[in-house]
Amino acid sequence: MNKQITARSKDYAQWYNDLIIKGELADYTPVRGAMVIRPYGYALWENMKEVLDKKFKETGHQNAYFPLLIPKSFLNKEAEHVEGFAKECAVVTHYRLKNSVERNVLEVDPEAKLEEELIVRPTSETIIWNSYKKWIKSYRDLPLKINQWGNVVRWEMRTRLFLRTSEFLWQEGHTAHATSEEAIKETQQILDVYADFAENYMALPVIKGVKTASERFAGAVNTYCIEALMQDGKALQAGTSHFLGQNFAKAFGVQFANKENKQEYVWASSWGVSTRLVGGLVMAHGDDNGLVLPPKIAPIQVVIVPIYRNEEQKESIDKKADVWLSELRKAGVRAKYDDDETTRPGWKFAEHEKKGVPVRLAVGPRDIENEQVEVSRRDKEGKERYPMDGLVARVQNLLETIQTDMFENAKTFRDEHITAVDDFDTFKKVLEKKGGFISAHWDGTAETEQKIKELTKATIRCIPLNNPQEEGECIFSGRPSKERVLFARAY
RNA sequence: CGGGGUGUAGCGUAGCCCGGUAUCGCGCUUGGUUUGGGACCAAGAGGUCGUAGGUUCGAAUCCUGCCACCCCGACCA
Repeated sequence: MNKQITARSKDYAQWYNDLIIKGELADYTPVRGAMVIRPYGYALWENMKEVLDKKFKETGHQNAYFPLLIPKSFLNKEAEHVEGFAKECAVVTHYRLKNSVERNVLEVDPEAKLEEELIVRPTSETIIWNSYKKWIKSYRDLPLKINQWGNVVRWEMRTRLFLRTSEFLWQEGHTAHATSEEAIKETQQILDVYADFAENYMALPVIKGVKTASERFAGAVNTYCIEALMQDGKALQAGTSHFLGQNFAKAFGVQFANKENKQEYVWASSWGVSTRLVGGLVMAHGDDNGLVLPPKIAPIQVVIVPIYRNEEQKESIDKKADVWLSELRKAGVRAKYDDDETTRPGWKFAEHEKKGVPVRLAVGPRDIENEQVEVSRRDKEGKERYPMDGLVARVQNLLETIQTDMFENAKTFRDEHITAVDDFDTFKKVLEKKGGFISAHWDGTAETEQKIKELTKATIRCIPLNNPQEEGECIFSGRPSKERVLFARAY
């Protein structure tokens, strides 16, 4: 039924890279760990952005833009934050190059050394809180809810297309509130936005939860996350939303006068999703023929491929296609008529499969004669024929069906890969043979978490929200525990 | 940063062990026939063999250094 036959049996990393490169989402670059997002990949990202941006605005956020370069001293203001990011920052030390005449090379001008080095933002908390200090004086200035679309640079040791590139695109929201409750509510609201987006647009089932202390964002009091499962059984953190407490407010001295005219530190949240989501999409849905994109965010939702032997036939197909195309577009469907005369139908079929186009309509002389169209959906094998009459409505319907089927399919896989385990031997076996999430008791200590990580490479992905409380013994230490947490190997 | 691997035409590769001036496929160009699952025939174009040096009459091949990329680990969205 499903085309996902050997996707996980092959070399997974190779399969993943092939999908991205042959699917024309991205390319490698001469810069270590960076990537070029190609037009098709960028169109996909733009569709994702558009949906998220609308949701942010609906929930009262505004967009703004802050600088790429941050004075080094800013990073230093929040102790844990430095700790977390210092190891992976690109640093600007000079502002000029000069042409060395004698050696005929362009070199850094030693005369142009910056007094204070600048770092290329790995995240923007510090530069944003520097502004918030100026903007927030009174409770009337709160809440302040700002989102930024931009790029950040993290000099990761090991990179992987989309999942961990040294430069990536993302959105980062930064909010300030008068009360702790309100900031926490904001943090949770955004988590819901992320989960809704992942499940209903990307067809990617996620588990909402909170991170353990050791997996928490550097500088956060609490980190909420959505965790997804990939086809090779590894987990992917798909988005995070942090409750920052008053940490950044204190570090940057952001106080406001409350209604009683007393000075208080503001409460904060920050949250983000990145182009990593594209990687998650590829790994969660792709098969051996290429990408499989969910209709709601696919750059091309429907492609029409003409099949003809002569000009006369082509013209009659053109006529039909023009009508469908305008009807589809009127109905809000992103449709393409692939009438490229330099490639043949079989080529086009394969091409659009690689690119994950959800629905393909093929029309040839036989179809014209029978008043029907050959329809094939990317997420399932096989072809059907639809009558030309009422075609657009049926195609729209099919797109919705594909969207929900893709989600259900991924959810079934995910649910089958959550295994409750009560002893460490089984834990290791399940991890090795089956993969996926393991639901197990944990004694709540960082030491145990660390030991398990060292022994198995599995980390605690999250403590699910609304987790049922249940007495038990820690899988590793045997100490008492009152709830299960989710372990997995992760990207 | 540690371990492994790979660099040969736009892409994928053979040749390397055992030294004699580079193979094949895809793509590209031109012409023709084709077009319901990556067409076929014919003719063509395209190369500082990653880079620097060494050995040699002669190096893609042997030796040394360097660089880049991929994979695995540590780190992370």
